[in-house]
Amino acid sequence: MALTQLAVVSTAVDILQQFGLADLSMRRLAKELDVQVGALYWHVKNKQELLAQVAAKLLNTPQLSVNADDFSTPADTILQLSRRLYLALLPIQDSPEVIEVATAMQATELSPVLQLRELLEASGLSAENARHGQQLLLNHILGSVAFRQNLVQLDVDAPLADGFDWGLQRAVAGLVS
Amino acid sequence: MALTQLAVVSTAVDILQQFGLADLSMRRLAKELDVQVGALYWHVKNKQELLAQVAAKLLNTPQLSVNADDFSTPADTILQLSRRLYLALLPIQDSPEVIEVATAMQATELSPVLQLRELLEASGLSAENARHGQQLLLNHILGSVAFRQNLVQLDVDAPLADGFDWGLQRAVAGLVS
DNA sequence: ACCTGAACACCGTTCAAGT
DNA sequence: ACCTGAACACCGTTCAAGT
Repeated sequence: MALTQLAVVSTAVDILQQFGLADLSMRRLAKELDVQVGALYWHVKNKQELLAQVAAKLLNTPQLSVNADDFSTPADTILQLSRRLYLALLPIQDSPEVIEVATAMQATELSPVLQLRELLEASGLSAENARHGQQLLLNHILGSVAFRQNLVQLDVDAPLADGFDWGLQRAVAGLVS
Repeated sequence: MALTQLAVVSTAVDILQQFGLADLSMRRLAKELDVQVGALYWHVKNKQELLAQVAAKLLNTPQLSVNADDFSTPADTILQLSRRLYLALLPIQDSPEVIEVATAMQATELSPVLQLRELLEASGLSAENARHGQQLLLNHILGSVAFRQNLVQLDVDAPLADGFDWGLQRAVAGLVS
């Protein structure tokens, strides 16, 4: 396999899924690709940019989009998209950190996050308030995933009712009403 | 100054405030205290525990508590406490990460976070739902602080209306109503 | 009891030099 | 154009040995 940017990012995703962010080092990545560390820097600018591309690969998938026509109300569509995001990120170790790096750099577009804002605007919010609502929902999704993943790490047996969905419903109720 | 646990934690807080989490390494901390790295491990178990104590020192201050009697409604009291937390954490570089470590270990009690739950319960929520509401608000506070701090880092001039307060109001409205 | 010295096993990033 | 080899300046943690 030729060492391309795609190969670097894909292997990074693999390491993240299997071992978590702590094991996703440039050196470990190089080893996995049978290449010297410096070689990676020909294909990615630095680790931050790599993580942003990893985040994009995780989120920019058709699995993570909703069709507004499939739901009765805009609020329902927002709920469904939020739940899909939560459930998609939950099994990926340290995914919240990775997504935060990507949104912080705003170098890459994360389409489900964009869709969240569009749905809020479609439900009657101003462009500005839709942005703020997007922030509230994203904060809750990422924060809840991080909290849940920390519980697993501490061997606390995770209850099904982890409060994400209840909080989500109250937040959406507060946003569109 | 004798090397005590208090001295170690206090110096850690200083480094965090002045230079951020990236500079708060055990080695840097040892240098600041004119001591070898290994000496620190006599006073703190590891870096995680140190960060938890740093978080406690940051949050367990009388500045960050509210008197419910000072406000007309429970919702107002919750809003005020949330705003105080946000404003207190904002000037401290990378404070959300530090608080997250502390809450993840749940080794130390962070009193403003506890008070948030108490206020939610006082406003009529069940014990369980108060916990979930606490989670929603904490997610929004920490997420908004992290987002704002990332903007500063990228030299984007921060607008006064950063959306924290609007999102907070909608969340609280959704929670207690 | 408390600290030093030194090691172990790592990091991200850069860059001359090779092909 | 793409990669190697090697360096630079760091990490957290442990532990025999000193006082």
